[in-house]
Amino acid sequence: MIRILIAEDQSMILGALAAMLDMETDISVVARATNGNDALHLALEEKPDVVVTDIEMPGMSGLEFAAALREKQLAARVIIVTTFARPGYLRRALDAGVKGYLLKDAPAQQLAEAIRTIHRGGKVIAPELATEAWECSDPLNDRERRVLRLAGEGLSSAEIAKQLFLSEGTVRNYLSEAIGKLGAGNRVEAARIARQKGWL
Amino acid sequence: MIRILIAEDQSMILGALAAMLDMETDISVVARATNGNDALHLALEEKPDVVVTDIEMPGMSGLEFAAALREKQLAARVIIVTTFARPGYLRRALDAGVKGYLLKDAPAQQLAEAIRTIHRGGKVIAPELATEAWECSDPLNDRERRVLRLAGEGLSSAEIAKQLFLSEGTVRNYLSEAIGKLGAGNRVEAARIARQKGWL
DNA sequence: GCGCGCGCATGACATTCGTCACCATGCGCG
DNA sequence: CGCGCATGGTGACGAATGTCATGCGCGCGC
Repeated sequence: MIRILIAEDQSMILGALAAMLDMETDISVVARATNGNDALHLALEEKPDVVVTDIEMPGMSGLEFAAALREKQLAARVIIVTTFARPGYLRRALDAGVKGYLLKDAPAQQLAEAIRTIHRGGKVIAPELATEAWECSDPLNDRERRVLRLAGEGLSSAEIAKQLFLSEGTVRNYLSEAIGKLGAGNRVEAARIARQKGWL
Repeated sequence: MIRILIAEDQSMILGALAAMLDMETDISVVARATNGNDALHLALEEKPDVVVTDIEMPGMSGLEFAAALREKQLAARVIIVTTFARPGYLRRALDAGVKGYLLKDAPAQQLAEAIRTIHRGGKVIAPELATEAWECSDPLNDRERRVLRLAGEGLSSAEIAKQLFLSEGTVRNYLSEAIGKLGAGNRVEAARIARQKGWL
């Protein structure tokens, strides 16, 4: 019997996933949490074999949770289940020692399969991401990132300059670089691309 | 036995919700779809008593799906289950004759309850939204909405004009109106505001 | 010291955006 | 019919944006 913990911030999804996995005869949901902090405490108490966690949760994110588990020397193996097909997320997940990364777009049955595979010591990476994670890494440096983030919110160059204590011309230069690097046509498209890749 | 159809674009969530609801003795999941179009066809075939649908799905959204059901004179009662606590969504849902609006943040058990309530002819609205839905209503008309949606993706006025078969000047006019109505400083901020309110 | 790269700034220029006043068409309605 | 009203368009103008070439200081390696 594989003992698992589930962490997912949306209660309804948490409940549904737990119900689905509990139907498997070889899997038992021993703990559930709606944020990373609770999840960490429960993991320390229950010592689950496998941990299934979302990434975007209030407080401690799934990635931080995974890192914390590793730091505490817990044997639990981690599967990330998330909406976001962002190479940046996958890269950070793997760095945190995560053994599985699935998308919520994947068929439901795959989750149980993945849990078994990982319990046996295997790895499961969403095929959509397996290849592209390493080939195209984040081309932005962090001044470009900062500027682009604000531009994506709709701030003007002047407002961005004021917030970051730069001149307006510099802001425009950085945006221009970012737009070039991302192959975008303007600042908004650039922000969209970067966000979608998980680079913001 | 309550016969239900579930529409939800993330397969894993769809599977999990279906598994959970099928465990209820008085509920039977007779159809599932990952987009509004499939859902509509299945609804016409299966004539479910209750339809559970997400809002944000590729192709036909849950709101459009609900409107289409009403238009086809189907007796099915609709429950929206979504991540987004946006007043605009709720308002449009109610306009489409939807009987329930739940958040994925709500406890899982509430979904089955809501299905029963609605099957009996009742209504269920997420309490977080019940009050605020009516106070600030959507000031946009739908040409402004269409234009703003594309502008938020980073398209230029010229590209938007081409897509919508309008002149560039007209596009700029519509954007200008939208920016004014929303109190924004530019198109990007306007798109952000509208999106966050659920008006896009 | 010298050159070099890097972070930041400036100035100039063409393009795009935001605004406004105004025109044309079409449709419902008294 | 004439009228208002909604829908698209035009043209013009200033402001914001995107792009480049260039300058200037500062740390770092040699």
